[in-house]
Amino acid sequence: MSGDAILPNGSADPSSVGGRAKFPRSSRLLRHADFERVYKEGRRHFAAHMTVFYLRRGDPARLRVGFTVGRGLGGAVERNRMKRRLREAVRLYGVVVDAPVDVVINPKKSLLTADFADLRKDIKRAFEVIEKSVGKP
RNA sequence: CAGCUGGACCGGACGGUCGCUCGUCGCGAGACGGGAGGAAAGUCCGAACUCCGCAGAGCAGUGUGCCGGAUAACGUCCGGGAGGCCGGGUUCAAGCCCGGCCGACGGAAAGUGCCACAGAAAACAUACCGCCCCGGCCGCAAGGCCGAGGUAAGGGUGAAAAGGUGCGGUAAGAGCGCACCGCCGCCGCAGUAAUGCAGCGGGCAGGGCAAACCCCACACGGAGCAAGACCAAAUAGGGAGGGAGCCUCGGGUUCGCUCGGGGCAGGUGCCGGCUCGGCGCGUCACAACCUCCGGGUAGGUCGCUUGAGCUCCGCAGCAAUGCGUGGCCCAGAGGAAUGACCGUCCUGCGGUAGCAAUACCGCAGACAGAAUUCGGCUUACAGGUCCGGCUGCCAC
RNA sequence: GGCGCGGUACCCAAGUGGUAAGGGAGAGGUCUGCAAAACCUUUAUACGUCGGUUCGAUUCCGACCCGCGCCU
Repeated sequence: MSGDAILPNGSADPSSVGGRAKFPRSSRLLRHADFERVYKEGRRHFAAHMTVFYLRRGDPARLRVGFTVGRGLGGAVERNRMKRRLREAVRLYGVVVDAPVDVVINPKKSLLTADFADLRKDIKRAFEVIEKSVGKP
């Protein structure tokens, strides 16, 4: 447990520089075709509670993140919870990667019961890896 | 008070910081407000709505099936009645009475089919063992054997074998006779009806299965919001027109045109500001190319949430429910919002301290997530509240 | 979200209101120097779960559970 995880009364995390971390719809990956392209042409990064696919894109210089939670991972309640926890973790990390990258995160079943701080560390590490491998082509 | 059981309901509360989504306001930054369930689930029924189909009727098919009511409708709900199970009381017994629970329950004297095994016999009933009588033979006798009959009480088989109980009766028996119960027919009374009750007559017709085919009555067109409507890129393809002249003679004509002969003109696309030039095509026809039109994919918009709506009170009704007045607006996403973290409290369990009330610490708080919308059914569900029934214990 | 199919042994798979085929695999044997192939013999185990109808249900009816497909 590093000290920078969560402060007692829920104030902003150091990693989310600049105050309020948001995660609007424009930063989300929503189109079926986009998902397909990332799966087909993208690279992969494996973490404890998830698998991350990512692909450098052309023109619009924005990071976009999408989530896929399949039927095998549980009922609607559990799948919704996984998606919400992931979204919250990505939001709190802050969408600071500047490269035009599409990212798709596939959770594993352990994500449901994992500690939220661990989850945030997984996300942080994954985005660092992405930045390193894609940031300077 | 405890256990079992039937029904109704709640299913954590309040607050803080950050975020998501919809609405309203605002030029904008943003502000304010709304934001999962009783099952949102399974998709098992019924509707609304939309498109397609359709003269009418019938057949086929599917579903429903005691009676009455409720409802937009239903396979749902409410009330009632046959029937079944359990407990208690009563009777010699069958049975009857009381209470509780269950309750897919039309027709088997319209027809067809199926009832394995066992059993003598399983559906125009039969007679294996047995019981009884008569005749003959044997035997001192008890009785035995053979033959002709009577019988459906008893045994045995089976899920099921020509009503049940009791008394009488008989050679033995049998509705053979009687009483009660059951059954069939007729009639009466009560009830809207299912049905119940009473009377009279008949000793008694008759197996089961229709969640087998079927018959009868009633209902039903098919698909589903990924329905459907509108806008509409790129690419490919479709249609129409231009490209694709003028004059004259003759023939045909539905008077729009068309066919044939002769003469004249030299066109058009791209490159380019224009000319020259180059390249391609064309000169009577399926050209290149240009313009327009329609279908339609990706994508977008609508459908999309005010509705057989919720609720207070009053009235009608046993009830389901209906009527009236007033009040309320209560999620609308679309790779799919309703979340993350924290604090205080609540409930349960465990531990520590304490005689105890209690205090502190730790853990836990179910089933489950709207997807066009309603009415039901079914299934899942920690814990808790209220009302009723039965049993046991204690107190009065 | 809506609609439609199917669950029979370890696997494939027929079937019907009373007894559940068959094949492969497995086991044992023959053959062989040893195996494979071939041939012979063979055991045990199964009707997804729970109710209902029926004397009797894998079969008929209903409700659940699981798997698959189509519409985009």
